[in-house]
Amino acid sequence: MSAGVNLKELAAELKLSPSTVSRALNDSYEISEATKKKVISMAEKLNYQPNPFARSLRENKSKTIAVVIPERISSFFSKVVDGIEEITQQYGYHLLVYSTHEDVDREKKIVNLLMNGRADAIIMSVSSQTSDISHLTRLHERGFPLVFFDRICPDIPTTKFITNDYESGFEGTKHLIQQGCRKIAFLMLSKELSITKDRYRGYLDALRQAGLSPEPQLNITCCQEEEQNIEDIRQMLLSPNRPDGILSSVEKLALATYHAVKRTDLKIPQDLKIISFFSNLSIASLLHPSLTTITQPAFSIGEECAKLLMKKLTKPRQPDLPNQVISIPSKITIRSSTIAI
Amino acid sequence: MSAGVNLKELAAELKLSPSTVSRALNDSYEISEATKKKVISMAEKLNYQPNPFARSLRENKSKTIAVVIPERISSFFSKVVDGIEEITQQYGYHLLVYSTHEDVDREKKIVNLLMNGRADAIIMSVSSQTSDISHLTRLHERGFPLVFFDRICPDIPTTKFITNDYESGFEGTKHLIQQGCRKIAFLMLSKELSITKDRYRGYLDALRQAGLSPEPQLNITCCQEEEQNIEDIRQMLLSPNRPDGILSSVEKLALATYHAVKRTDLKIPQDLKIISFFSNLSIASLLHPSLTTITQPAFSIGEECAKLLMKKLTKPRQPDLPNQVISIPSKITIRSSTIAI
DNA sequence: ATAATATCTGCAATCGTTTCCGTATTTTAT
DNA sequence: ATAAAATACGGAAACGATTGCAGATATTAT
Repeated sequence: MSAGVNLKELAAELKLSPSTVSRALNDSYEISEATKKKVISMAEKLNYQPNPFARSLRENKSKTIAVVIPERISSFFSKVVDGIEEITQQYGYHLLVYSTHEDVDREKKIVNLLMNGRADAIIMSVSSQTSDISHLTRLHERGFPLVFFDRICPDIPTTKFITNDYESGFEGTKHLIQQGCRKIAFLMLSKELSITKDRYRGYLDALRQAGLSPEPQLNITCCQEEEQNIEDIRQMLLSPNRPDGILSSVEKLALATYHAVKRTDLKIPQDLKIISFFSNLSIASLLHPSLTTITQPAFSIGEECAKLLMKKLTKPRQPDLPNQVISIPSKITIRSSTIAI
Repeated sequence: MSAGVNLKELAAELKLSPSTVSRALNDSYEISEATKKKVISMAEKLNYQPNPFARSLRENKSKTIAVVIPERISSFFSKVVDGIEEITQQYGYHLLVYSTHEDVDREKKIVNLLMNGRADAIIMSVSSQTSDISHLTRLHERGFPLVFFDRICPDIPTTKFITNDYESGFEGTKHLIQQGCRKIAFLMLSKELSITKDRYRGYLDALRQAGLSPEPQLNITCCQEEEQNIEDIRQMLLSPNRPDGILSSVEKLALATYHAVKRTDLKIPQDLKIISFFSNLSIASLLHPSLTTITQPAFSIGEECAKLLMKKLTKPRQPDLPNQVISIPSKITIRSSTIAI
């Protein structure tokens, strides 16, 4: 199939033993410079490519990282994966990318498949459905290197990378209040999610600090159907108790809100102000009116995950991944959607 | 590392030989039902997971497909990969995903890395810089299964999946003409790209049919810097010879156009109509005004690529991938950006 | 009763590397 | 001059699975 020669054939061609050739190619001190040169040039001439599986079998590592994300069509997750690839590629590592489609059953299948060692580590963000995390604890307890980002499992003692969710939720809400909002809704993906909880705490504290009280009917949990989300939001906007501000903790719900508003007589920002966690900056400024955003450092998060793993996997005797949460701050960009009139 | 037992240990536990256990697990006719049952239940109990590298080494296949795309932050490519994953995952295949970032040098590195057999096949869309395709012909000549989609290499005799680029370019242009446009600009990624050529032919033929003549200064080729693209488009819009219609053959240039228009006094669709190849439908209808789109069947394209490959790779003696171009039609959705006033 | 066949299982080679040994030759030390 | 150490290489075992071949037992046929 793949036409190249193998080590034995290369050795035969050179009239050397496979072990010598292997050592020469791996720049072993046991081999003279002269033969190293010969071996290398012949290897190039015959286009020798070491078989990755033989090597993986022998070395018990695959030079592969698995990345598990909830969805691919998302500028946030795409940028994180770009950041991961930027680093891992420098180390010659490959990336297996899996999407759970926000489905915890698929997540479990994927994680269980990965237990056989096909990848040397996993970088993941859990699905919005994930509440039972036994598949993940099992993985971690077996000593499998596991790093979380964004949607993390706080109970699993490993390294997690997030943005400053609490502060961002707090500041975002505070901004709405400063712009005159008094009834602020909170849009989320799922109550179970770590990011939801942290951002919600920030939201609550900001309300409290301003002497406002949270109202349960101003919390909307997202479902998988975009149309359903739009309708749910529209219903809220049409209710007598409608909000005058919205903090969306997810990009897709901000878009759903714009759709919902189009179906009402309300105007942003006159009747309703909105701020959202949002990664697609080019789009944010094109929305009408342009959207005030909390931008997570997606690319950096990916890079940091990968840097940590590369250190652990490529240096000889590294300690376990420390149990800590590393936060990289988001940036709030104020645009028209929250301007006080 | 990964705690599981291996075949030998499992066999020892069962007081059987590794070969019997292997056969039992692979449901060989040579093994009695009784022992099969025993083996399987013990395998589950000890959580036996076959080592993928040992198996790959032996069988000379990896159950892995490599997907090479020009960029990750793109709803089109994300959907294609989703489509691929939908199929491959049913067959137990894994996906290595690489982004070239529209850089032909990175593309070459990736392709060369893949030649060692880490993946059983490649599904790819070439970078906008790719004109020398020697790295790809070499791969194909070695018998490596290779499938192209969207941005294809016409000269490599393998199967390619595209949308009806010519017709879509033709129909899109015709639509603009019907809405009253007389000076229609064409926005593209690179002149070398197969999709550019086909869509451009459609554009030219539609102009010709309407008795309009193409003007070279109304063609804009995209660069990698978004800001530069916006400025280039703005310059065109400010020129005395400015277009009254735009056919954008790429999503990102439609967005750049919206940005550029915001920096002028022009109004869409009054002063300028625009239609674009575009995959992010949710965004298209939120743009202001909403964007008339030519939507490629991204998910289906991914599925079809994967179905073809799965057939070739999992059935015993399959022929080579036939040299043909399979076209799956796009769909034009008319929105406000091309409405005649 | 003996041969032939069917049924089940084990031995050992194989895939392509890496690496622990061992060994032959050369260099350095005493 | 002889021992010790350094240098350069080859042989063979491993990694963990699959599978051709052969052997053992049980069943059936003659």
